[in-house]
Amino acid sequence: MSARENQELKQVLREHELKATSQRIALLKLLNGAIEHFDAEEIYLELRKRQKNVSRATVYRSLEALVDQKLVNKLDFGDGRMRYEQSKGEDEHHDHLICESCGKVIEFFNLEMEAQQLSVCEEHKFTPSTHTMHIFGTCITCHENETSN
Amino acid sequence: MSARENQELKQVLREHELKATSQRIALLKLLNGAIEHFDAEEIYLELRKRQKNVSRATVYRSLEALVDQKLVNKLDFGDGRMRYEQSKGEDEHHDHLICESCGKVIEFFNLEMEAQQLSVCEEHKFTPSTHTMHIFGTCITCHENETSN
DNA sequence: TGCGTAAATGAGAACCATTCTTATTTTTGT
DNA sequence: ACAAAAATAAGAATGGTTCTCATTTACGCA
Repeated sequence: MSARENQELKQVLREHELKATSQRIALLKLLNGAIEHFDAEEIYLELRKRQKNVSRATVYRSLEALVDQKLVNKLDFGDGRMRYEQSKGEDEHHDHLICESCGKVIEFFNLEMEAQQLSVCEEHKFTPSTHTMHIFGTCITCHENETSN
Repeated sequence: MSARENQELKQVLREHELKATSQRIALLKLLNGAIEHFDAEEIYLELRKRQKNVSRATVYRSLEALVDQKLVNKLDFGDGRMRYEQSKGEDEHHDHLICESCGKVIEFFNLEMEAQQLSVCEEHKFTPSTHTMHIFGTCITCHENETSN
């Protein structure tokens, strides 16, 4: 199963004009299907744990290359380090709810909100390229715990 | 005119349980009425230019105190340094359009968008505290320059 | 299938915004 | 004006990220 996945990821990298190094394949494999949003250090440690000898510099450089190719999204939750998530394609844009208690990240998409954004841009004669919408607060689990005390 | 402004700012600081040091007053005076969104280094340099002997550490600590008291807003445009703007009160919340060419920041407020955010939170049983909505792109001036070439 | 070249990597130094440390100075209530 | 508590200055330390350069790897081509 791993052999096939490797071949597929190799193909994906080549289609994006990226050399298919073992480090990049391992990185994509890690992000592939992961629900979590990892930071660079977590990725570095996880790859090492998996017997993959990789350097921090390569983690950063590979992530940058993958982000450029839109295979990976780079997220800024404002706490001083970037998070990375597998990109599912441009048509799968979403925004984030971020729990300030447990760090959980919930993805959401709201068409009306996207429409309002375009309308705001039009008003200001602004040509949008990307946007970030992060709502910070408390998820249901943490909220119950905090209010029950 | 400066004497009166000084007295007023002193009063504002005291009302927020902050000691009225000359550094904090100078900082507030700088932000007061400024359209721009300064980063800490710009504030540090500008205060020095104005004959105010202030240290970087104090700029950061004062800004933190002012942000805690909601006299100043701290903005994260995702480029590795924070920006600060005078806060006009909780009722004056706004979001930002950020020009990737010239760095200009345009403030906006859209009621419908805020409503959609609440609706998203409800859907996910999420209790919001704050949010950030930044739209990156090109302002009209830069857009005209770029497309005319 | 092996070679050469351009690109990627590893290890750690460098960078840069921010925070911390400690001795000194300032503010403020009395 | 005085003492105690808080704030400041200067620079060291921190932490995430980027850079440097010597070594290794990928891959088009013979």
